[in-house]
Amino acid sequence: MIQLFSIFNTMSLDVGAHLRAVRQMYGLSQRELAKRAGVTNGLISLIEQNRVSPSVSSLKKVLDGVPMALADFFTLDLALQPQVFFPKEELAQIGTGRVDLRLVGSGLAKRGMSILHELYEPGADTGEEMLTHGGEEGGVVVRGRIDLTVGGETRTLNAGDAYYFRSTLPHRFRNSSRESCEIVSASAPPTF
Amino acid sequence: MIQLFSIFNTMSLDVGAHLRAVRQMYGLSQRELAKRAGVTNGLISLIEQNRVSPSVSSLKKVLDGVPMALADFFTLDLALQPQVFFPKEELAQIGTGRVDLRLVGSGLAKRGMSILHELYEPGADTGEEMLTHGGEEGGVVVRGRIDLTVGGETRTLNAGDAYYFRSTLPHRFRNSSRESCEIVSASAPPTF
DNA sequence: CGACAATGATAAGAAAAATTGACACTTTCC
DNA sequence: GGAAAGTGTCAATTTTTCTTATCATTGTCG
Repeated sequence: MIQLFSIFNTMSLDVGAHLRAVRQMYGLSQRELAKRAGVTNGLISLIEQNRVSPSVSSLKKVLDGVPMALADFFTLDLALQPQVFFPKEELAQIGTGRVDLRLVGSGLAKRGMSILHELYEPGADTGEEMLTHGGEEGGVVVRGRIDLTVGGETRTLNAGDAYYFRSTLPHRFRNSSRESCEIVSASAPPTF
Repeated sequence: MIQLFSIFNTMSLDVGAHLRAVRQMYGLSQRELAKRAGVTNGLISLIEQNRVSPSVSSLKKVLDGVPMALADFFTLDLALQPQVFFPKEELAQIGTGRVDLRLVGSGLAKRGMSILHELYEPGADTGEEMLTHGGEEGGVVVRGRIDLTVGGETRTLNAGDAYYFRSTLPHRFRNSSRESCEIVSASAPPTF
């Protein structure tokens, strides 16, 4: 009796789709993974189509080729995969006034750093009171010109110039030019 | 070809022993679990002996009978199972002087309360300065007699008597009798 | 274009898992 | 004691998984 395996047999765990997702996540072809795992590509094809329910030992062998532990395989929630690509519209706008700050990945649960896309309009200024906070930060001027003061020393950075300093040092960004200035920066640990 | 399944095929995951442990943890017989899971007892026997490596769908069915999720099954670390039985010798001695305190489960990672086996020698006294700490505590006098002062009121408790109060109330234990007194107490959140 | 390599899918047979229906053993209960 | 119902195991059979070998499709390179 030929019977197609209902996806719902495994109740809310689609092993096939799951394996396929994992495999593609690692950029492997069925054959490539098969070779590493010591199984045949056919098996992987069948598993991914949910036409068989692999034995635990088979699944183990396959995952060893990735490599990935069984526990991780069953624990991994594909829906919870951290987002990788962030369309412009999805960047969280956190700036005020003439300084426009857009945070990359504001929705991520845990971030090791804050990456910002910053836009300083002509005259924009982070304020005479210097900024100080923990960690380190750095960035690159993408467009325009900016006056950056760090620890008493001021420099004018042009497009292509970059900076990196410990955030405990008092610092200030000011756009004294007549065109807007665009910067991409990062700070760790995350400020926002 | 008859071949016994090496436990090491599944590399550090002994599915059979694991299933058996889970089943016994829930107090189920092979047949009982089989009936709930909609499989045969034979299968469970074979799986537990590692004479077959169950298909994921089979294992899923079996675990549904427990019930337990696949992810939990593979994640569960049997070694980390909290200890249930504590031989007398394993109780941590934390008392001083004439008061002997022995803590149940001092090795447990997380405890919701402290359970103590207390022994007050004749004349033993927790001190004139009243004890105060957070949470609640209670206990039963198992042997002997003890004078317990709580919130200004003093009572003499004999074997079989018990107490329960909020630990914020100042309290004091004193054994004014000529025989030692034995108490089993509990406090939550754990003091020790 | 045409040869070539790589991809995923598939039918049929080999191998392993799962069921059936026993068996031996222990516990419970009258 | 002895029936009755419980336990886990096991050989034989059925069912499913897995391999082998092939196919169709796609993309690459000369």
